[in-house]
Amino acid sequence: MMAGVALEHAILVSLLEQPGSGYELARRFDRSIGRFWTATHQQIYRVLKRMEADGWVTAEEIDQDGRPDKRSYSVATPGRSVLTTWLREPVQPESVRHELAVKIRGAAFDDAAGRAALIAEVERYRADHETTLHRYQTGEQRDFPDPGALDTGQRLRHVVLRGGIAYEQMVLAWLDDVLDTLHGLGR
Amino acid sequence: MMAGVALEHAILVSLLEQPGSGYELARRFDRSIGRFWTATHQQIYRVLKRMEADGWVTAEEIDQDGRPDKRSYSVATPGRSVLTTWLREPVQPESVRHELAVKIRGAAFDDAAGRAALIAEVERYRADHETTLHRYQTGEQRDFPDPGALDTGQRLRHVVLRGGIAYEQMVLAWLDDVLDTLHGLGR
DNA sequence: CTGCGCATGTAAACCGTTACATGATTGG
DNA sequence: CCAATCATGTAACGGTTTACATGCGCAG
Repeated sequence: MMAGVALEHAILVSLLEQPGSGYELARRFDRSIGRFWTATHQQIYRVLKRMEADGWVTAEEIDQDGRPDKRSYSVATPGRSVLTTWLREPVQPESVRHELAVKIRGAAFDDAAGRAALIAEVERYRADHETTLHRYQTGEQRDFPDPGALDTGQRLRHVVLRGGIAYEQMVLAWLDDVLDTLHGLGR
Repeated sequence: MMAGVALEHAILVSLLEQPGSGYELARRFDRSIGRFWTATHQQIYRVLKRMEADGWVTAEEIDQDGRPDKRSYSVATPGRSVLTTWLREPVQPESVRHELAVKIRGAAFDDAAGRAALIAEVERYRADHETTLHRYQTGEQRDFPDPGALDTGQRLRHVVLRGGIAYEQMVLAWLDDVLDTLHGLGR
């Protein structure tokens, strides 16, 4: 039990870094946190309610003029305990799902037209990852301009971002290898 | 719809590469295919039944002496159509879940003892990935000893394996960066 | 006056994990 | 004789995804 239950922990970390509403969390999951954890707003609202009921977070109603009211959540003491307990548990092996790898192996059972379509798709996919890499690199220059003068939280966020950059660079190099291989099949 | 429905496609590719029983598929998902798609035997049996009911695969009862009978599945024509249709659809962006990255950012909210526990955990995790890399490299030498003389299917399986190797190498380099960063916090 | 961003939800369908269950054969 | 491997399943639970729903304010 408590195996797949990890969105809670990602939310706790995000709220400790900065309190915020469900909507704000959903936007963070689309951006920064979404680099290593994805979640939709429906999931987030549901989990926030449960976490509030369990006393892990507290909500503060905030009236906004010109905008709908919102509920800003902060981590309460029990939530912090839950997080530190979880931090000391073993990391579960990642369960991988690489759709593109399945399609590449599947290309052995498709014809030349199918392989041409796959090449086009790999090129589009590659362009997406190039955009992501540039976004990460821009963010790195903006958020960590002076790597020598960072506090603990910044250093940890920076090393996670470097992981994202290394991942995207690896993916781009591999996709070039894939494209070479797919082109080489025609010859 | 038909978005998360992809275990079917991984099974179709695996059965086209080699027909086999549910049990055999489960073992492949623990090994070769499991590099980019994970599935348990329960999932596989459930999906195979549905695929057989839908006419995507056909089953052949095989009596074995000294072993339980088994049902060997092969891909039928409709299954092959389903696969080629899917192959030409856009690749969905991967939904990422990196528990370790969440824990690293969470370490900013834990004490020195918690960070020491995280370092130990990262080292254990690193050892696992090193084992995986060596397994991939051994498999590469066994299955692709002469990269100049490969057929289409082998070349495609090889480029997917090279992706796995590149991923593991990237992870190991990043984990070294993580360990340096975590050790640097104490100073 | 239309579309976008802010803000929060419900409902249904589906997927994935864990636990439990059965039974045969082979090797140590 | 005990453990491991082969072989196939059921049931329950929980997590994820998709579709649907509401309503305000602002900018073009």
